[in-house]
Amino acid sequence: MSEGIEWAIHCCTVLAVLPEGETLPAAKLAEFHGVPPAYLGKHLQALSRAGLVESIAGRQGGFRLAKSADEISLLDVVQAIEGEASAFQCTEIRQRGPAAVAPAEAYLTPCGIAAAMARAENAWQDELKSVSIADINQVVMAAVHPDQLAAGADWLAGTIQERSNS
Amino acid sequence: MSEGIEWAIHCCTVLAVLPEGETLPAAKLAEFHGVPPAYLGKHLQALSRAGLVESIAGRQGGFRLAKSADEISLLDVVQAIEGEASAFQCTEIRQRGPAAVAPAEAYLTPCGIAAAMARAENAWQDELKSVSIADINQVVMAAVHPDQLAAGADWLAGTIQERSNS
DNA sequence: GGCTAGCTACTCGGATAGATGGTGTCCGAGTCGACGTGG
DNA sequence: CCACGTCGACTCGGACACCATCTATCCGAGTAGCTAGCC
Repeated sequence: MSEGIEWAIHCCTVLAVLPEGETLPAAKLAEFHGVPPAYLGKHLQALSRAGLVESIAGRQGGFRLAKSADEISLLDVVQAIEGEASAFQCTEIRQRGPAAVAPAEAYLTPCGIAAAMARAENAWQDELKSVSIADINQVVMAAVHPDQLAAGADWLAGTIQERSNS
Repeated sequence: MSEGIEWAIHCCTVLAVLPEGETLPAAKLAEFHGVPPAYLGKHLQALSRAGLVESIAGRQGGFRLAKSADEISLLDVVQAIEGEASAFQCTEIRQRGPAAVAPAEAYLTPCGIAAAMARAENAWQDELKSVSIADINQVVMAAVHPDQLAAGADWLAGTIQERSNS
């Protein structure tokens, strides 16, 4: 699974605690997380295309959440980055080789293997669908060391201040 | 997800209906499924290393299941091919960047995002763990067209006969 | 006839190229805010 | 003092290289069975 997913989720959690109306550019998000700015921008574009974040161009521009944090599930983010295609792709190899006889009528029922894999993937998706960015933030707030939380909040406040001053 | 997983599972279902003591070489399995023989062999080696199938060298050699078909789950096959590493790898980017302060003590609790992803992956694994090769074969037997089933059985019987004659 | 040695053919197994997708970077189009100027 | 035009700087967005992994292939090591010769 792509590493960008972790970046994208973390970015959403940061954008979620942004003051109403404020915005944060990709470069600042990259600096906060210590990742390559340009590449992170690429993933943010994917989130934008999926309608999870809004992009504001020009000076004082940047990204902000397009929906409420509790309306964005982890599955939304994952699918925005990785695409909605299922991981397991059945190529119907049962229809190939010497044992394949009746092309059309014999294969009306779906491949049992594909069905089992689909059930597993649905279970995975259901689990991700049940967790929102807001939930993640709540867990992080409760679990992380207070100093850590304060450092993040300070940096964020300082960055916003700095941008509004320029 | 690798395409070889589909091949590997199909191969296991074929090996499961092999008469006791018989064996089937990779080339025949590839012919049956209409896939490249050498590449399929590579995946069968992975199954062998994982202890799911036994490999017999030399003339009249080939592959056969190392366990009973109901003791081999889809998860076993998937992990044999893809490796046991989880799809989502947390790189702890929360510990990077300007907001990271206390390296050791602040991060005792696991990352909330990684935890959520792990729960989802566990749900996926549990689903795959609950389905065995024997289950798959049972579903396929019931769902597939009788002609198809007969064609496969005939081909298999013919191949075994051919090999024992040579 | 029975046994043994050698041989042949067939099997897996790992080492070796090629293609596809993720990773990383760059520069251009567009936009907002600030500034200076004129009314 | 206010409105407008210009400028500048900053933002996203897509187009361009690079690299790792999956895909595909080949040839060599090893083994089982057959065959021929010998006792």
